[in-house]
Amino acid sequence: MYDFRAIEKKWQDIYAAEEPFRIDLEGAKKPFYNLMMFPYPSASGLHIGNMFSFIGSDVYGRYMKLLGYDVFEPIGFDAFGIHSENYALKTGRHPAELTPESIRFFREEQLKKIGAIYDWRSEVNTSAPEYYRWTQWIFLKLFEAGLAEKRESEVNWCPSCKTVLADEQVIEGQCERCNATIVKKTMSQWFFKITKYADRLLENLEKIDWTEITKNIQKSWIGRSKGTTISFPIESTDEQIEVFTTRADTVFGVTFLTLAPEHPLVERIVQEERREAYQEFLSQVAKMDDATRTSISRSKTGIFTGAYARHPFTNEKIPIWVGDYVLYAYGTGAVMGVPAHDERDFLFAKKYDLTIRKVIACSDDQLPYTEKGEMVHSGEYSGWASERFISQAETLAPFLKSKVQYHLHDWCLSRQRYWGPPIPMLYCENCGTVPVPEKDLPVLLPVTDDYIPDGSGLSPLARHEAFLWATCPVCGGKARRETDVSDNFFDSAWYFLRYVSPDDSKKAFNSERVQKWLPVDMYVGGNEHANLHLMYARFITMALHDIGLLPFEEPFTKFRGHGMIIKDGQKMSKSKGNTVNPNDYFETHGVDTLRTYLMFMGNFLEGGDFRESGLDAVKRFIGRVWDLTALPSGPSSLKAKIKMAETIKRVQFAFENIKYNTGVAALMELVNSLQDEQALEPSLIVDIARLLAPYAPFISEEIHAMYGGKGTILNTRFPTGYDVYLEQALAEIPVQINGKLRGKITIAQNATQEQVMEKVLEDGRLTAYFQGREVKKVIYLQDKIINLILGSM
RNA sequence: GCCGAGGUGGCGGAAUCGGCAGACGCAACGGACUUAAAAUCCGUUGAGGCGUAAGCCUCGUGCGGGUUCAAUUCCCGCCCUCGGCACCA
Repeated sequence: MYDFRAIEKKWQDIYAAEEPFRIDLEGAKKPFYNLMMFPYPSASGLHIGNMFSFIGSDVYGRYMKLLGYDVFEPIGFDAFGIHSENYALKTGRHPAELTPESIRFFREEQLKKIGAIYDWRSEVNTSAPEYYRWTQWIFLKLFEAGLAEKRESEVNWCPSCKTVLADEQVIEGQCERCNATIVKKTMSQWFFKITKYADRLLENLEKIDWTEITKNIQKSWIGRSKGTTISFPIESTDEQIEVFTTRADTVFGVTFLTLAPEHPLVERIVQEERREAYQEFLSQVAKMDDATRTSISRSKTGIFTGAYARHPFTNEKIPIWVGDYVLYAYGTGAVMGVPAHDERDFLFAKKYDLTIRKVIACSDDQLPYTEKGEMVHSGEYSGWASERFISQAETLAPFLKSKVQYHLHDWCLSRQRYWGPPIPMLYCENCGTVPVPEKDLPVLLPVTDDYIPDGSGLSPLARHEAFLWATCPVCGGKARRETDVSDNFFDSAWYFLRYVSPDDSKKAFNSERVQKWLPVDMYVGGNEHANLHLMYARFITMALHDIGLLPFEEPFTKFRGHGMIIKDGQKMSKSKGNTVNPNDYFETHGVDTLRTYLMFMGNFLEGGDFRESGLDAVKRFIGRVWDLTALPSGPSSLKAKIKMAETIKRVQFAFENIKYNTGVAALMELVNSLQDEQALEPSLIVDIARLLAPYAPFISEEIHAMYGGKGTILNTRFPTGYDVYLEQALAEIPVQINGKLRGKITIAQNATQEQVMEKVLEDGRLTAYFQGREVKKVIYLQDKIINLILGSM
């Protein structure tokens, strides 16, 4: 009986004492950087989803180590941010006190026990001044490069977290962390200009080996849309209204223009007799929250300004309206109304009785007709195809200009919270906005009990007099500090750079080591971060590259987004009470069993269904592996060696393609087929342990040591040399008659069609099928299949 | 609405380049061991049908067509589920 408790403890202790996975960051010969998304420490511990992710990543790292790579597998803690702070607020304990406790539990009671090949010397903690000093430094670098800017704009405010959030952190109008409904506020905030990189962020996706799903999520978030801007002169002023459209071909169908209610132009053009109605309309719109305003089903309302524009092609008078369905933040904040060929414009025109003019050929009952087609009633362009007009638009008239529009917005970085790195900026009465000099970093987060956010729009740090006032480094006068802290996602946007130089007090990261180890060779994590962490990390890397601090622009050469795990067919949640605590299983089933089961449960990239009955099955499997060591030592049968050769291929395929479940299945098959062996060579048993080592570290180490192996099994090599037995295997060839499987023959490999046919003809059951019929055609694939096509009766 | 991924036994899931569908595991059933149970081990297990039996036949990968000697895999048209985006002009 395999005593997993004793043996796992033994190897956990050896890993802790001997640190066999420490990496020589300077001297490693075959560097391989294997990264996993580091966790947010919270007092509840790592949940099973984190474990699933980390183990899936570690399996890959262990496999690469068996292939002889110097695998650098660091781990750390994303310890700043709303996640940790909200937990602290809920429990009434100070985050500075709670966070180290959580980290200790994660590290000592969880991560050190799972047999992962972490190099603990590289641990980072984003809330440590030694780390966030460099987060602030990177902010300054971006500021110098003109990529950080404080500006007033409409931002997302979470009334429950009492802070602003970035667009990416608002999910369907709700806060990503607490699900509270977001409201729009106009505030002055720090932004990173990620939109300057929109095109490169999009184009580079073609060059990186990432899961398609992840790339697709980023693509649609960036939301590149090519179109045209068209200028309409406003009557009796010298101002213009510029609209953005992807359908310039419908320009002759414009019968009105609509401006967003917030558009500053409205104020200037609204006619006196309409002003009161406009004010009334504006206050109606202001009352709506964003979710209501942008709800697709809501009926569109608007109001006429009393002003007119001139159609740039026809000089026709066009009424200017204000409509709540036009968003100020997208495009130019103004649209041309083409009711015949746009769903919304059509509804709007019907409601307010505006002219509908057909300019794309279609029948009247098809309106609104939104397909492209042949242009009609379009002056000299009548008869043109939509595509032709759109692609040539810019060359047709001076008031048409090509424009590319993005969904991606600049990254709002400010947070009116306590638990984060203070943004290192000063406001001096004489000199204005001044960056904190590098030598004064870090701007320390003050230790205070007065840290609860008040919803005033200012961080709690604004209440902290000792923090607030500083000396202006330019004029020596009095300066006020920026009191907002930066977004948690900024901390994690560069942590993979810090891992290679965790103790460097002179630099954020060491260039030689960056050169040697980065970009990351393999990154594993959840797709929920596709638009958040993964997008931000790409942006920061690109920016640092342009500043000249990094030699590459993409941080993660290969990324695999894993699936979600559910429990007994249902989503796990605290409210349902069906969460899984991984530590429970360390005791009842063992780490090896838990790891192997998590990988066996389903396709790692698609997720899986956690069931205790499956865990029991894997425990039995681990027991059967152990029982192999009880067999007498002696020559293995040819059958066993052939099976071993096949298994090695299948297991290797599974690792390479992240189909871990099929690798476990292949090993189970192997162990099942060895059950009736009389004896096995020790080398074969150790080779089985090598195949198993990425999944189940401890039993593998123990078997390796039992047969005299020194050090960790991962320093030996992935099994080879069994292919010779494969050649001796017989081929089993399915025999089809008229495409239907009718039997099988067994024959030496590489047999000719004649040899196979000879065997077929010896088999009375097969020949019975073609009594009295000629074999018209034979399709034979060597060692694969034979198909006999018979003539008719 | 648009974009993407997927749909395979009672269940989780396999099938690498168009070539034996259902590997591996769960559950279920039958058996061995046991005073009994648990644990463990062995066997059966897609559906329907034929046969005393060895065995055999038909159907079967969301639905409907097609290409092919051969389709879970390729093509066309639908349905459904999940993920992303969404009054985006």
